[in-house]
Amino acid sequence: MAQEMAGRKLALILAAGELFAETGLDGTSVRAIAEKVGANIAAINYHFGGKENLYTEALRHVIQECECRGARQALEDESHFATPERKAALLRDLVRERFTSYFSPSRPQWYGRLVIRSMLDPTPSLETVVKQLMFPEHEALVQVFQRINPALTADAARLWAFSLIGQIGFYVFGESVILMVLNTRRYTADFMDAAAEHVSRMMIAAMGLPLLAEH
Amino acid sequence: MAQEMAGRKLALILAAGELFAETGLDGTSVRAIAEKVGANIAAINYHFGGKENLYTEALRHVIQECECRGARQALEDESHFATPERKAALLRDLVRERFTSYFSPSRPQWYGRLVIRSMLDPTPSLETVVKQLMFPEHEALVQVFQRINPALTADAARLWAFSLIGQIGFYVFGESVILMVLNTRRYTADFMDAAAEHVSRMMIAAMGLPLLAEH
DNA sequence: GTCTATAAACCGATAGAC
DNA sequence: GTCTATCGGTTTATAGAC
Repeated sequence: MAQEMAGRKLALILAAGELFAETGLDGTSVRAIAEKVGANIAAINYHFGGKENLYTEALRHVIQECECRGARQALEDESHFATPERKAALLRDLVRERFTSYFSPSRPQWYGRLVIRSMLDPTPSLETVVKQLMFPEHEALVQVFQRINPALTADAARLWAFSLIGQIGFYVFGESVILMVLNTRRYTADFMDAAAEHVSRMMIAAMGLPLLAEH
Repeated sequence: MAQEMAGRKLALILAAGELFAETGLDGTSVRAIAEKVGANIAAINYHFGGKENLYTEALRHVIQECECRGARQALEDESHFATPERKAALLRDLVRERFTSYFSPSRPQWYGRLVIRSMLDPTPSLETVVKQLMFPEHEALVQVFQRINPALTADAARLWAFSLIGQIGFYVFGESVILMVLNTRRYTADFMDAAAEHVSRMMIAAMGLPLLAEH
């Protein structure tokens, strides 16, 4: 965990993560990382044993920070699936959780970009990170969709999970183009709220669940 | 257009595009590109004047090849919006068009990756390509959603367009992780058909349109 | 643990012969 | 138009002093 990590090491991980997210693994030099925290080039190799290992540590940090526990918690409480209204509220909350996990103003904006990049350029370490951290989360989400609609096969429920994740991912990787279309300089909180509401409303309606009044 | 392009130049563009899609602009050396087509390193600078220009040409080529005209064509024929059934069929066809545009087996698999990468790492040239080629397509899609549901504001219709594009984009950038979850080596045609059908069914249902029998 | 200095390799771009 | 050779700059990683 981050708590027992030395301050210098964590500072390197955060600086590296931001630069890796911005310009990629190949586009980021260890010199730039060291310079960003006022450290030495050799310190990176001393602490992490190389650029690639530092990249892995940064990715692991981000995925741990962005962990969404909502689906797993929901599966432990039957009452979430008692009525169509409860199911709709659960779906809305799961969508909101994922949006805030990557777009909350209190959260570094580069977290999402690093995750997208790790999928686009999978390093050998991605497999470990995915299986340890992303897999359980994803499987819980699939099971939630099956509990919401028991007629769904596991494969069909997986496509619902992909739809949810994909729509959020678009606002990460497509940011530059979306901002050009919107003719804005950066995402506003209002826009992201509207996007999250659109996604949850769409999935609730497509699931045949009732739209919530307090939406 | 590609027709009047010299064979050697086009070969360089295609080889460069594939490598850029695979390992990114920074991760691809002009040496590797030249080697892939049996050409010389200097030829790239002679024909394109630098690595970045070649990248722009490759991106332009892909976006032209992947152009989806369905939305613009639909707007020219009122009958597509005559009945809820016609609207649903139109929505299904637009989803299918975009899926086949990037996932048809007859199409290079790297096209989508290059598009995603261009959004994630916007070069100065992206703005030109986006405004010339992607903008009209996107605006037509937004108008189609407004014609399908006249109650939608332009902003709301835009979110529907983002949902459509985002879900397709996920199967591009998330391929490595999706294949790990599915425990497969590559996408099958059946899986992509199921994914496209899921997306179109979900959006049709969420729009309050009737599901089609021949789906 | 942190630094300097440097090794060894690679990069993009270009000059100039053909 | 295509080639070889090379320049000047950058990269990661490391050896060794402190």
